[in-house]
Amino acid sequence: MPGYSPHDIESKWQEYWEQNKTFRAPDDTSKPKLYVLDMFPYPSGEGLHVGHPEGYTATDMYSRFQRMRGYNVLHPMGYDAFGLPAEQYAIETGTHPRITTERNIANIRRQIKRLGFSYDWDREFATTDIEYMRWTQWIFLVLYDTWFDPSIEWADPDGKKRRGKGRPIRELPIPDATRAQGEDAVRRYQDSFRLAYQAEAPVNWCEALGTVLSDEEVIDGRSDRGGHPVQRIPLRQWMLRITAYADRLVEDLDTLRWPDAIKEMQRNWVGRSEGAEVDFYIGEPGSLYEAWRILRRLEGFPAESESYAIRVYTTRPDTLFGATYIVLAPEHPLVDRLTTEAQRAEVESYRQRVASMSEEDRIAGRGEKSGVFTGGYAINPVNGERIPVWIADYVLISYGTGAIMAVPGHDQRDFEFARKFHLPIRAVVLPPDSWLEQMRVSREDYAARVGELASAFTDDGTGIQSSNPGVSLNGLPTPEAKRTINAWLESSGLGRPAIKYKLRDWLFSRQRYWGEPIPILHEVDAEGKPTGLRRPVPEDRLPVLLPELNDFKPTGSPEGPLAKAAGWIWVQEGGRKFRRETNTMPQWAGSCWYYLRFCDPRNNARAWDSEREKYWMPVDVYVGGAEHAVLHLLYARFWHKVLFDRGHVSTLEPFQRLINQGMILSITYRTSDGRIVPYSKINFSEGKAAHAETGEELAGETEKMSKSRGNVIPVDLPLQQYGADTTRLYEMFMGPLETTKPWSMQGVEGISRFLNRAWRMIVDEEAQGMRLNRKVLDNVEPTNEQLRALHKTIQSVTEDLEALRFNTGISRLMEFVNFFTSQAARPRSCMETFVLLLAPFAPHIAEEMWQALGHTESLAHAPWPVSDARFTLEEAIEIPIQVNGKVRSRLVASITAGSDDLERMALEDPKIQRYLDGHAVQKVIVVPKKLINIVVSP
RNA sequence: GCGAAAGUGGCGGAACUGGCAGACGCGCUGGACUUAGGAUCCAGUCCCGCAAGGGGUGGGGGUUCAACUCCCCCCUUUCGCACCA
Repeated sequence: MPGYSPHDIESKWQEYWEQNKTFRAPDDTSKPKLYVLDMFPYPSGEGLHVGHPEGYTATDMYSRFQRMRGYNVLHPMGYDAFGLPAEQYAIETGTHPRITTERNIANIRRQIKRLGFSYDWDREFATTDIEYMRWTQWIFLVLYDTWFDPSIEWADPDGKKRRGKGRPIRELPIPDATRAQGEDAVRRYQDSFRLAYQAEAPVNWCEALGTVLSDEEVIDGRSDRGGHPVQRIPLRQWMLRITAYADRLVEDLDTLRWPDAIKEMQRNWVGRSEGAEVDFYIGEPGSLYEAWRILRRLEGFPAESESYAIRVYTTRPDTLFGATYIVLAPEHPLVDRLTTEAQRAEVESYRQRVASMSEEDRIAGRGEKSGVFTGGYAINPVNGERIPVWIADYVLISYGTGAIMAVPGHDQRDFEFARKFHLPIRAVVLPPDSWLEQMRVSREDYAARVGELASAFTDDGTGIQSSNPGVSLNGLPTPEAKRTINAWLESSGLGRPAIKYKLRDWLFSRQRYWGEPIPILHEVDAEGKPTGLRRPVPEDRLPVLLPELNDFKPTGSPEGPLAKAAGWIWVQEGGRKFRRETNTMPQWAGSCWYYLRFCDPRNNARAWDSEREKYWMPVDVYVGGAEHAVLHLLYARFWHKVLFDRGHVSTLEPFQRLINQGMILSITYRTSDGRIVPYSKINFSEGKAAHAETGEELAGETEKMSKSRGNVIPVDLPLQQYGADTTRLYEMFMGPLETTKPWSMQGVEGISRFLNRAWRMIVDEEAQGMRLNRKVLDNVEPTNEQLRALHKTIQSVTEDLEALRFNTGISRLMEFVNFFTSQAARPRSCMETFVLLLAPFAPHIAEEMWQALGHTESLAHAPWPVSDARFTLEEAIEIPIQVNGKVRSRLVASITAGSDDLERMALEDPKIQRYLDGHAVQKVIVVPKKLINIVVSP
């Protein structure tokens, strides 16, 4: 065999694995399972760059390692193939998205296969597969068939008591009054409770994309994909009631082994807050108001406020005495009623201005407060004071009740607003002295000067100027004041504790072609007009296929391009005529449950078999980019919980352990005048980069890979130059999996050298045929030193693989090779063990050397080496001796040496004696096997 | 502004629960082999200093016999959120 030839070896073994189905994961429940999953890639037309396979490399190494340790490893791969790019391409070129998608999948599959990943290719699928889409639609119907019962109690699989669960819609109690109105009324009632429902809501409409987007897909008022401007317009849309699951989505995070940052981001996104709802009577103090108060005291706080009261939400009910005005969102339904004739023109023009503003303008105008007085007043229920009602765009209709009580003394936004419009500012919480000092105001002056300070005090303090005949918060610390006022509000029927979320329901319909059709039929009357009643497509009629179209352009209307398929949209069923839903699902739909389908991907009768789901789930290790921290991971968890509630899955959470791989950066080289120089025009030598044409030395900067920077390194580049094993090793050697790190083509070179050295350590590269290196010997016993090196390597590589510390694992293997290449006699047993240790990292070269060592079977399922502590312990070790914390000498001692012996030896050490001369030894610290520190007087 | 993470040689990075800072790799320097070397092998490589020695993990302070590691203050970078009442 000549030298190490990666390309021959790699294609040989990739073929072998494929033919022998080496990595098929049998549904063999007698073995312990491990489910190792990569986040679903979207097959883009660009192909993969070196950053993409980082996570795949990690999961592959881990899977191969665990397979050798006896686990039945489920390690699948598939494609999230619906989505906008293929459709945009279709609009531009007329090529059907299915064609583009298939072409892109073929390319990404080729690249992934070239890296030698150990996927079970028998389980591969794409979300666009008709058989897969069928079950995506089925899950939509499960959501459609489910309502959330907030009060039901149940015990989770760990025996923990829970409240609130999704239940079949037929179990929804129907009020008698509704039932009396007949069948249609009952259906409408049910529709209003379903987890998948239609509602008229202000949505993010993106003109350029011709579709609406979810809140999660809008960033700074522009679309996540493409950066097009987004407007808020009211539209009738499909929504998923994710808010019903808000508490469980937050609570269950505690049970997951996920990065804290991601958990925190999910918590923030759900944005749970605790506070109170309070009603403010609209009108004048007087007998009507008094009558209302009495009624409220008798009947309590109603589920919805009367039309003559404003309901606000606040997290600081303890500051109610400081509420000096009310602000409604401009869209609030009570604005019309409250506006006086004198103010009407101004109010209307303000409302129109706000309505016509794009999301982006709204964000840009933030900071500078704007608003208009309605002319109307309401009464502060704690002190009977008549306070003005304003409208302002800093109050959002979509959060809380769309109305706030403004406490300018203790809320920064209200403070700025009050200052601008000269509204009264009242202190009701006394800040701690440290804050007062900072503001240069005394405790006594605070209440009088609160309006002149630089900012409002918004933290916890002590109640002041807060009492009425029924309740006093004076002197109470904020948490206690909250409890006290809440109790008073409840007993007087004026308010109640409430919990709100930033999370909104998930806007689920898209006006696009390349997505799963929503499997719903709309009833129409004789004239073909929708009646507002809907029917799900029966399960046995799924999937609803996409109609063939020649023109994929968005219609610019809420109907979407599917409305153009005249032959498709009308359906006759049981003598009645229906119109198909013409919206499609968002791209997230397919990736919400693919991990479940991988458990049983070829099932034609069900989405998955329960037994298989029970065996394989949950996903034990899930690796992917942090960009999915909120979107995909929150949506998938939501679906999973609904499926759990409906008895379709056995676990509360889908992904037990989550790891975010760090981004791989690249180096961008620029000339002194800032022009980018592509890699093809750079000479790398003497550690420097020089322009190939001008010879100018180029400055390199580490930056994100992007086409515009010309620094994208396609994965095919290192694959062609060095092969898969080197590429895989370098992907992991750069640094810890989770951190951001730059790719260096010079670094790859070093890895290639390592594999060559490993090869020569075992294989005779001079020989014609495949022969072992002559220094590899059968009939010698390893020396103690060799055994120690071997077992230390086994130990640390095993630990590193368990902890997914691939970079240090590779370092240990390098140390092994460095050591054994200096050994003239290399016992064959040591070489065999090394090959097994190398196998998860660089499987092709390992298989080839395994074969050279005389094995006829693949090592993919060979047992993983076990280290023996007898060999890793050294009999004698070197221990540093410090004097006052500085290393001054070393001694060699037996590991069994006791503290007293070590202390004596250290003090007798001639070098140490020099340092002790003239100083008194105060203390000697001996850490056996580690170090000795002698503390002396100065 | 709020929240989170991170700052270690020329570079990527090691250092498990406080115990020899810089493993491993890149780059660089010198040497060997060679017709040749962008192959391979050997030696060296944190900084200052000929040396003895001294200094050193973003900066400042602290705890400790001992701090990259723990505590306080500050600086910088990256990421996320951003009028959420």
